[in-house]
Amino acid sequence: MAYSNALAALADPTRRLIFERLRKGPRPVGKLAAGLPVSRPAVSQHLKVLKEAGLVQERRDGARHIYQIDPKGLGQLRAWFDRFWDDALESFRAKAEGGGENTG
Amino acid sequence: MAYSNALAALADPTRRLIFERLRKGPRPVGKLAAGLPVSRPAVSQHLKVLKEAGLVQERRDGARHIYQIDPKGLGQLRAWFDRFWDDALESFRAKAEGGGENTG
DNA sequence: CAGTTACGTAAGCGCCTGCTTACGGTAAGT
DNA sequence: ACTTACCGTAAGCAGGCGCTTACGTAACTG
Repeated sequence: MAYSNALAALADPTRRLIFERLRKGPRPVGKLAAGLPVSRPAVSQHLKVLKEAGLVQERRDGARHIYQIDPKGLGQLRAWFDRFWDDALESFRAKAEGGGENTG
Repeated sequence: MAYSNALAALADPTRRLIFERLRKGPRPVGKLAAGLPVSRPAVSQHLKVLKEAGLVQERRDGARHIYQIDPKGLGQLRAWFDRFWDDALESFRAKAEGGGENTG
């Protein structure tokens, strides 16, 4: 259940800000922290969470740590979402037509 | 930013359990609480959060409160996700071809 | 080697959150 | 009217989370 951690990671507003900044491309920690309403160490901690959730990747460029979005984690999350979406719609359709109790 | 609350709501594991149970169709509170590792009042509180996040709808059937997934909230969340996914992929492609700094 | 830049981590703290128990209110059955 | 079923809410509490400050480390510069 990788999407579990990913979902929890994206629940935090600050973490979403960081993640959305990463959407436009790779960034070092300092660049990410600049302009954000929290300190740089806080950003580091958030990046650690995002990394462990499989949402971002880390790369080294000298003294700088470059972070970028991990398409794999994002893909898993999206896959879970799509499946959920399909199931829910199917359930609605079944309700609209026959209407009745399901398995569960 | 409706998806903000929705994301926060789905971050909690118990809330996800409830939400996934709802995926198969409408359920009263008691049915939802049965089998879950928490008490029924806890489920009620979770349902309130899900409702305020636009993820579920409430309906009355006599003394029972029937809950079901709100396709609108789920759709908004999915839309945000899709957009994010597309942007991220585009960024990757741009990186792979030209490679360079972007606006930000 | 000394100084600066860039970053992660540890420690500590306030706040928010999820849980339980207890209670009140509405609907159905007799 | 009494009882039972079903549910939401209030109060209170333990635990987790995010933030800051302080510190240690690696890399680049001169």
